[in-house]
Amino acid sequence: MNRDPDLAAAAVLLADPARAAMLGRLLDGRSWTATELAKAAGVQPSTASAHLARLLEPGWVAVHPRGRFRYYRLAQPAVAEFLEAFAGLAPAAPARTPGELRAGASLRRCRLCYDHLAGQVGVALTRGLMERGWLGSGFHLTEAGAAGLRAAGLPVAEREGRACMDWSERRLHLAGPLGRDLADLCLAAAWLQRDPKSRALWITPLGQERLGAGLGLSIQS
Amino acid sequence: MNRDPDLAAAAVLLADPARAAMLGRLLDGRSWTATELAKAAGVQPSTASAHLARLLEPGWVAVHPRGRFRYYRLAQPAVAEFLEAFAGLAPAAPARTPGELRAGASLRRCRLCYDHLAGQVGVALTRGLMERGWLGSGFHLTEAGAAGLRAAGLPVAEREGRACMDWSERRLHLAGPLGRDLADLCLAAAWLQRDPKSRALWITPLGQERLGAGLGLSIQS
DNA sequence: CCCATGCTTCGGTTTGGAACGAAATGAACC
DNA sequence: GGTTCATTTCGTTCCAAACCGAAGCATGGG
Repeated sequence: MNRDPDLAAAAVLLADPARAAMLGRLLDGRSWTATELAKAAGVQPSTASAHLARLLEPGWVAVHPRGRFRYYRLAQPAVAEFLEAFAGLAPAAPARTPGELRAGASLRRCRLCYDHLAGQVGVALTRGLMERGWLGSGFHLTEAGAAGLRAAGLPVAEREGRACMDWSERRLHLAGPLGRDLADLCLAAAWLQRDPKSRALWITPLGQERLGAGLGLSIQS
Repeated sequence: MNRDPDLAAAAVLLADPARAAMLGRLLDGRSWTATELAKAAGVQPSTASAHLARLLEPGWVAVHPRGRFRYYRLAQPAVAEFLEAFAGLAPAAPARTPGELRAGASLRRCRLCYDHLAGQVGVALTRGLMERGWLGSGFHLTEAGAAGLRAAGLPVAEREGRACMDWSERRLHLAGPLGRDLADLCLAAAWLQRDPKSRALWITPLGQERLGAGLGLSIQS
């Protein structure tokens, strides 16, 4: 009679605007202090503390104390991927100001989904890798793919990937260890650059050239 | 600052036990009357009516009146797939009675995810099709796949499929028009049989033989 | 050693919404 | 036409939980 997992219990955690805002802030994979998250959610630190405790209990977020700061982060990539997937069903953005519109557009173009690339760029990259036969149907890197990426300037250490659903594109894209490696390398090589205020990523001129040359991605800036 | 879609607004709909129970009941793709859903949720019809109105407004469910009955169903496959994906993050089943345990086990083995197969059988079927090269990496049926399925007794009309995430197996499985066709054919041919009380599916002896012979699935009953 | 800072715990207030029952609506059946 | 049944609307009650401010622990710096 009952379905197996308790949907409602999990949804309650997301159903509060303050908690949702804090989770959204954590979605870039970084760690944040409780006060920063309180500010992001627009509530007092004491309120935020209660929310974080609730997220901590079922293991959605993890905390590591560093001195008098307590840094919170998403506990597992699965949480981030789930939140991304959830966003796909959520009602369309009620973007009001031009600034919000711009922010939404850049998120849709390229962003971090916890630790790997998502948005148009993430999906295009995944498709490019598949079309070249570099990525197998199980989202693992083929021999040719490992060689090809090395030649393109992305010497990934991991071969194993997973699929992750993109809310803006409604397409699968590359996640897992391989996806994380790829994103790390793109950031380290300054092909992509983080927006310090959000989890959006900007494509540098260098990145535009290299991604186009090595992987055949044509990305209008 | 804000992430694009309003996560909290959508999650609120799921966050109520009664609404979650009704959605769970609708997850088998069938239509149910308001009273049946009220009973499934353990609330009075008047309460259920209010909940259904809330689910109706953003288009999660649809209603078609038939005489004095009003049949509710999930409005789109996307809602069902989203709920299935959500279940993957929800806390593990608090199964109490042996009956609940059995029910959970049969759901994990084989069930309808709105209109296509999920659970161990759904995942195994998808993997089997992929290993034979019948299913391309984009989850579309290849020429060989169309011929092979016809030979196996499953003359699907659709070729286009999509990936859907399975909460119990944490693997992708086949959805979309092709997935629906496949499930319909298996049910029509009495290879699989619906549990009238839930969305679990039972593998008939005939189905066990044919799925094994035609598709190489070895499924312990 | 004392103070500033980050964070949590505690008490008290407030409110959104989930619940029910009663009554209204509308279709179907006799 | 009256009765029955499915469903919705309305009015009311009630509780969970979200919030804040004050107080209590920490840690780190001066």
